[in-house]
Amino acid sequence: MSLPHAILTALLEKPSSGLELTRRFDRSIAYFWSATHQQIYRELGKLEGEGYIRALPTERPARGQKKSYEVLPAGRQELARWTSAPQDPKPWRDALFVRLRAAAVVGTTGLADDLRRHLAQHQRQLAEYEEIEERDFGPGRDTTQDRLQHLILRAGIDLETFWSQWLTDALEEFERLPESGGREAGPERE
Amino acid sequence: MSLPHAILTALLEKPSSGLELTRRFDRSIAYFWSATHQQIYRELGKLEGEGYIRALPTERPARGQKKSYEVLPAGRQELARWTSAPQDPKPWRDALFVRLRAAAVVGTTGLADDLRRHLAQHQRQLAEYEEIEERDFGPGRDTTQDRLQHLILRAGIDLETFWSQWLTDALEEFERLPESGGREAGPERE
DNA sequence: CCCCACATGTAATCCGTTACATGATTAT
DNA sequence: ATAATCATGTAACGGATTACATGTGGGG
Repeated sequence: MSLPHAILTALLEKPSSGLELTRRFDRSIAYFWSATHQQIYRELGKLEGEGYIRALPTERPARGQKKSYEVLPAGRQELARWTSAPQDPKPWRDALFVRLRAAAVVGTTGLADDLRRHLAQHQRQLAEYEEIEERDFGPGRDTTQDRLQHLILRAGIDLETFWSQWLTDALEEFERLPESGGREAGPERE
Repeated sequence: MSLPHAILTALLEKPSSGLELTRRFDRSIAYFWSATHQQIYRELGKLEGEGYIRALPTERPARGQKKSYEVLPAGRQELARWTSAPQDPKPWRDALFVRLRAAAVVGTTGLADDLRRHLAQHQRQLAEYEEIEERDFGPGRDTTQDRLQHLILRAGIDLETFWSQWLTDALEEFERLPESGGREAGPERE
């Protein structure tokens, strides 16, 4: 249930139309919570129905016409409630590990190439984050908001660093492995 | 589309019934791809329909009767195909970062307590992984399968280490922050 | 005039989650 | 007998993804 709250946050930062929100998500929030324009329009409808946001009355609403939203007091209150309420962390899920486990049974053919591709992507993402850090969080940026957003960015940087390191290690390990086509059966250990 | 392939992998490791699969998932695969028994039964039905697995004919199938499955050649082939095919990494999504970003707008009240809770959980998980590493991947465990599964475990350890470190840093930062109730508006930077 | 980019949506499908239902086996 | 547990499912719902539909405004 994070998307509506991500939208409320974005709208509090700056009232926007659906497409503007989509673009702003792509530029910043999508780094930790991505959403397509379809999702966003649907949520905007719901949030309006629940009385958390309202369309700015300045523009007439119509299909193809821009429609901007702002957050109502009830929306801000709901966001504050959700932010402070305890939530358990979701267990991480990653298809790459499923593939690795599968490769232990059916063979590692072709996997190394894809690991290299992933490594390149994570390195690129890491470089992008570091660029943002230099540009947006240099000296003198020290408000509470700056510090919190910097914390999020640091998490991104550390995660991409983890991936780059782990994939490098994994590739090294792969080079020492016999490129087998898998095994038929064997004892299981869990 | 990882669940069916995780199931194929588990069944290749050892033919099992639905509930046995569920238990084995909980004990090992769920660390990187969790699934409930309902999901597993649904997927078993699909996989059987697609000709990737079949019920072992030894037991008559009926509600409440154990029914074991084994992987057919087509299933092994599909698993090998999927494992070697390129796949883009999914962007990470974490509600905690949404909450942090929201807190920058509506205030950090209550968040620190929950961060401490998360920290404790991640430290517990880290300890569990390290125990598994000592127990199952000591010296002398050196087959290809061991090495690949060890790589997965190392990823888990490194990720939990990241979380523990990041949450510690974040809590430290929180202590230096004025416990504000949020701000009304302000310039946005993305 | 026509095409394309902008903007807002609808529909279908899949996956995951939660709650519930039902049959078989075992212990008391 | 009956209650608890094992085992296999069904049903309903919600979020995410993908494909498609519709309308507006501007440039060539």
